[in-house]
Amino acid sequence: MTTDASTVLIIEDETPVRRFLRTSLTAHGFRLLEAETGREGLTLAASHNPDLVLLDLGLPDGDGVDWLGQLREWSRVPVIVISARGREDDKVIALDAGADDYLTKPFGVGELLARIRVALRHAKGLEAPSDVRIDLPGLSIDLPRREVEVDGHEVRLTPIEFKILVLLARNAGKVLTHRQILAEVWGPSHAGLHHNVRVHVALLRKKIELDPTHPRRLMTETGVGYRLRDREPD
Amino acid sequence: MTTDASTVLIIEDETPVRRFLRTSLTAHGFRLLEAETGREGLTLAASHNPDLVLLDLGLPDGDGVDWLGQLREWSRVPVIVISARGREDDKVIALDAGADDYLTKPFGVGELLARIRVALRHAKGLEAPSDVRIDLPGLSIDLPRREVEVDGHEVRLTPIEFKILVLLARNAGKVLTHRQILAEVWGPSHAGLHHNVRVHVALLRKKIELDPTHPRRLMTETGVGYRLRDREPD
DNA sequence: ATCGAACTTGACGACTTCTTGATACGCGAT
DNA sequence: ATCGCGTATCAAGAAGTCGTCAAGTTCGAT
Repeated sequence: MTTDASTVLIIEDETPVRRFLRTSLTAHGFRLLEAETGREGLTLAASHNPDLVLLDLGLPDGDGVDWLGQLREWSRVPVIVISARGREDDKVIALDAGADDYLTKPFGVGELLARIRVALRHAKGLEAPSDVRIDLPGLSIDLPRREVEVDGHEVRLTPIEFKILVLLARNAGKVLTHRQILAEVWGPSHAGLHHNVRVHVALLRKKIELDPTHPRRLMTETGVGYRLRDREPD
Repeated sequence: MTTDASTVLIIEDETPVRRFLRTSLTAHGFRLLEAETGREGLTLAASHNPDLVLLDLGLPDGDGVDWLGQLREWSRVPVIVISARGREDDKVIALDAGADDYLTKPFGVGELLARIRVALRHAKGLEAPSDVRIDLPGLSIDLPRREVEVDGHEVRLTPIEFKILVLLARNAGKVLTHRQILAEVWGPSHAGLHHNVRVHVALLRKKIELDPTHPRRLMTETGVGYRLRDREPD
């Protein structure tokens, strides 16, 4: 297997910076995709599935962290944030939003390349099921579009319902405990929200089950958690 | 299973820096290991298997990059290098030697913690998929799916039954005492629950034995406890 | 300010799982 | 045989879990 050139998506509005990055990266054998806005960047990310994203925070169409958040809803591609903002808070926010690294302008090409190598090294280990969509019997999810189809027709899900469904679908067949669902959907600091999971699962079932009183997809494992079937029952 | 505190190994010779890190990290719920030399650090890493390593480059017994190289020969634990050297070359060398991140002193605690979170996030993905299933003659258990198959057909187990079976299966062939089963399944504070083990073993047998009155898998060791056969009897 | 969608919270019945105690069984020692 | 010990079985009730509804809250859009 030849080690194909990795594709890097640059999301950066300032033309000189972009040109500089383009020159440096192509010279080192990377294939490039370029976007000037967050929206454009997300679209490219969805369509071309790059191996790495370089994201500038100061974009014309909104804060880069917000775009990062959106990207992270469906993609685990390594993201290195490049920013003129050097404040510690900026870094913490971006890193917690899902960035894998944070470089403050100005930076050296050597360091950038080294950090790209680190990020790619990580990604290789993950061998992420680069999932733009998830397909299960009678159920398909388009992550970037946030669209869910059940038996052919589309279904509208609220943010929480969508998160729960994606989490279960990504682990289709496995049982996810209440604790896991809480942690992933509501974040690390969850107090007495146990009950919430049940309520939202019930709402979700109303939308994805033909007969919510007799679920055939989203099964409950009493005393443990929930499981989304990855194959038809016998 | 509670999400245990992560253990961080600090390899740093300067006492004040170490103390500073110790205070910051323990305050945020990390367990700590500390070493003043590279050799000591490697030993600790080998014996305690930390979740993350903070490595200073200026160590008394040789360059930190060399120690990093040695560590990388057998471990993939995330390593964040902390160094006073801010030169680009230093960063590139350390990152290419296997470091996952590089922080230049002085740095803020917030950024350090954020970068630790990033590193731990990465590590979680590539944890060794150890023992996802247990196979014994006529009996197979899929842990993440929580599925149990007996002679081909699936069997539904309650949480306690599942716990007991997994415990016995993990120690197939060995005898587990009542006390051990109680401790593992019901937790440390178990009073007069001795009888419970019997009841639940009986229930379990109904589900995994063809003839529960003459067990062929889940054997009673009178006066001691129970044992799950790891091979067919002759 | 008003409205609506989404989320949270509490209450209740239905259901599953667990515990408990009574009783029966098997087997070796007397 | 009979006793005693550890074990197995059963059924009833206790405890816990789940699904559902309805009322309340938050938040952004109008």
